[in-house]
Amino acid sequence: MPVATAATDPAQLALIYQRIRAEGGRVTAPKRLVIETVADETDHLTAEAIVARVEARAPGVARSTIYRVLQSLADVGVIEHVHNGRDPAFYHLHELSHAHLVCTGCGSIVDVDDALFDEFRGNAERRYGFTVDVHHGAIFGRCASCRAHDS
Amino acid sequence: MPVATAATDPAQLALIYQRIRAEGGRVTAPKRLVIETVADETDHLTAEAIVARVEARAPGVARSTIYRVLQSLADVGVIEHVHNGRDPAFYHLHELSHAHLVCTGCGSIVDVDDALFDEFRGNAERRYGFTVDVHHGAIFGRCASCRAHDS
DNA sequence: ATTGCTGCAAACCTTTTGCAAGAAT
DNA sequence: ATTCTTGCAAAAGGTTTGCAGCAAT
Repeated sequence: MPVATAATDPAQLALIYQRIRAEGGRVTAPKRLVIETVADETDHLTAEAIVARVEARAPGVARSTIYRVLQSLADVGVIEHVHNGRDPAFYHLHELSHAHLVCTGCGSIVDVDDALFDEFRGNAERRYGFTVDVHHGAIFGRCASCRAHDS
Repeated sequence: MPVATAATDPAQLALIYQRIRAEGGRVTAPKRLVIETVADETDHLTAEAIVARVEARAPGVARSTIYRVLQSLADVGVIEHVHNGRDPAFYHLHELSHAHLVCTGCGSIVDVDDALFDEFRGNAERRYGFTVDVHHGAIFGRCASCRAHDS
């Protein structure tokens, strides 16, 4: 089922629009469409998937416009994109940010709790002065199911 | 200075060639060139950088050949590629495998010790049945220097 | 009235692929 | 003699860009 997100709430949308305007941006039809799409659907949407869903909602928005909207929304901090390295990046609302484990076997994605990284992040900070952002890139590995099918 | 690797040792190269043949592959000039390039240079070489270095060593190798060589060497386990999500993937010898922290500010790469991930990997295994491969994808964050320059 | 945003089309960049000739085993 | 590989050229896939007109503020 599509996850019901707080962002589908009109009040939340209004907040997002405010944030865009506060940064000097304008609230346009394509931006509304992209935001609604990303807020409504379960996450892990690629740019291409967003293009398709926006096209379904309101035909005529240029593909390049969606890429630009995606970029400008990311600049403003409304959405985030996650690189998984094997497929194109996927996007989700900033408020739904979380880390991802991506299976190199089947491509399945496991959403994980940030607490899992606490010690690791502390170590990286201490030993390398590096502040890790576990949301920005996917973590790779093999899921239980794929491992079971390994010879 | 270029890191002196065990793989620049002729004996190591011979072992690598053996491994290729053992898998039914053939040891060709382009493969030698790529292997030597990846073994000699400091790591974090992108495919493009490898193309350039191979061209410098011995002009005439097709770009597509290098991509194919890179893939076949990865299949055989001689080299590995790491996705960093923002730039193209980079390659290094399998024996030099390690995890990477990539700064989203300046793109600098910190090579990190696997021990850093021990607890995290244990958690992922236990809670999600997911075997994490920390070498396959880079971990993002901000380095100390970039953080210092943040407002 | 500004000037940010859009659509269109073309460009880009990295990587992949088809194919016939060439080379490693 | 096999059949794995190569070079060339073209294609593909995802994303970016130039530009002139349009629209949000």
